[in-house]
Amino acid sequence: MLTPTRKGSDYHHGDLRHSAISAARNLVNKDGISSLGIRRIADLSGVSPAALYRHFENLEQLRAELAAQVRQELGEFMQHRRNRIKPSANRKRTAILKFEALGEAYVDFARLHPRLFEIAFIQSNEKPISEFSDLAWDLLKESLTELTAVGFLDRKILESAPMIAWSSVHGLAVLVAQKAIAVRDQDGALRQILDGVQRALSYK
Amino acid sequence: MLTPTRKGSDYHHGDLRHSAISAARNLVNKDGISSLGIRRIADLSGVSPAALYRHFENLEQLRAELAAQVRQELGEFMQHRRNRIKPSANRKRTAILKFEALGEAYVDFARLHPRLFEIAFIQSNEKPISEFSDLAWDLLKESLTELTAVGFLDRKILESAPMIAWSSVHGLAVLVAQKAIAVRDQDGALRQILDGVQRALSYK
DNA sequence: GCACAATGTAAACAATGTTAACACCTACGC
DNA sequence: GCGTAGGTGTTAACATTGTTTACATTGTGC
Repeated sequence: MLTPTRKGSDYHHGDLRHSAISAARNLVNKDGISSLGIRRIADLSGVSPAALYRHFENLEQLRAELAAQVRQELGEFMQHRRNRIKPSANRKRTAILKFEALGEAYVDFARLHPRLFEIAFIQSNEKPISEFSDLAWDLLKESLTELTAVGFLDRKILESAPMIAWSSVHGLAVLVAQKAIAVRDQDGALRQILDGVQRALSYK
Repeated sequence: MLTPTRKGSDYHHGDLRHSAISAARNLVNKDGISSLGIRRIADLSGVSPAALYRHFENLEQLRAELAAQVRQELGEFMQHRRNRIKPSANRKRTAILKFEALGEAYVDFARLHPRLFEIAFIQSNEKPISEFSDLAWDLLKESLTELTAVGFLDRKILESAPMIAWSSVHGLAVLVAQKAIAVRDQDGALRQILDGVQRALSYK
């Protein structure tokens, strides 16, 4: 975070924009959202507070950009986990495993980076999650579509399915990030929730 | 919120503690959590900022007490909704309706009072929800126990059941409070989530 | 009726986000 | 090459926060 690719004098930082967001990430990750301040970010970036206003409208916008970056990270984390599932002859089984890998990754991210997870889903703009968390949402939709294709999921409710699945797992992830659930209970809870989602979305 | 039961002079407020929390409630309810400030609360209570420190350690503690009060309100709201379910000859059906009434009330509260719902579940103390939201948690446990008694719910997973149910509905409620789900989708989503929870907890 | 505890006020403090006026550096037109 | 314009930094101020300290007022128990 300390001045990457700087040339010549050190009056100009070189890449303050990225450095600032990176510093913000470290701050939140270590000490929580309330520790996020313009002056602290400026210090960590080796720059005066006012300099940040050349790159961000205000603190809120900086926070929002950090949140967007974290949501992207979350999506990539989920993608990576899903890609570890090896395709087998049993296409239905494979599809289910991939779906579950996404859910597990979602909750794992909340457990591994609770503060980042929290900041990622603070929003004041009232946007639907489908737009709010692009990558993760697309991965989920893709997975549910695949489940439909292999005949596991009821085609009639495919449209509403992502919202159901997201809500159910999101609730657990939020509580995990808040450490409101004992670690030893988390795995079992997730498994039952994923089970419930699948049953709710299956043919009856 | 303006000075209840005041007698004689007006140097002493009379019931500043309650007045302050009531003012805080109004502030959050109208303009969101970020509008919650010592000075604003003092103004609304007709008192100087420093006076509040006779009744609260700091702003954070005041906020925490407001949050606790809102969680209590939520619990009473759920209780009231559940009590509207008339017992019928079909005990199993009645138990299911009561369970669903609790879930509906939870999400309705989040829809009706989004800002209050949000502040209610901000916690830094890492307490499990079972202690964090006493009344609502007890109602849920009671409902699930009843479902077990009528033979609908698998007794083997009764212990973990409340956490599953809470998580699933909580996720939806959080997103509803954030207005991240279109209103027209909320009812259907809730119904499917409750359906999934019941299936996950039933005998297989 | 008097002392003491409870509860209020006013004024200061440090720390915050933000802005305005100024300084420096880089890059591009001539 | 040179100079100038624009991008990027600094310093100093500002208003607004939460909080504390010293003092004022009121209610209460002996």
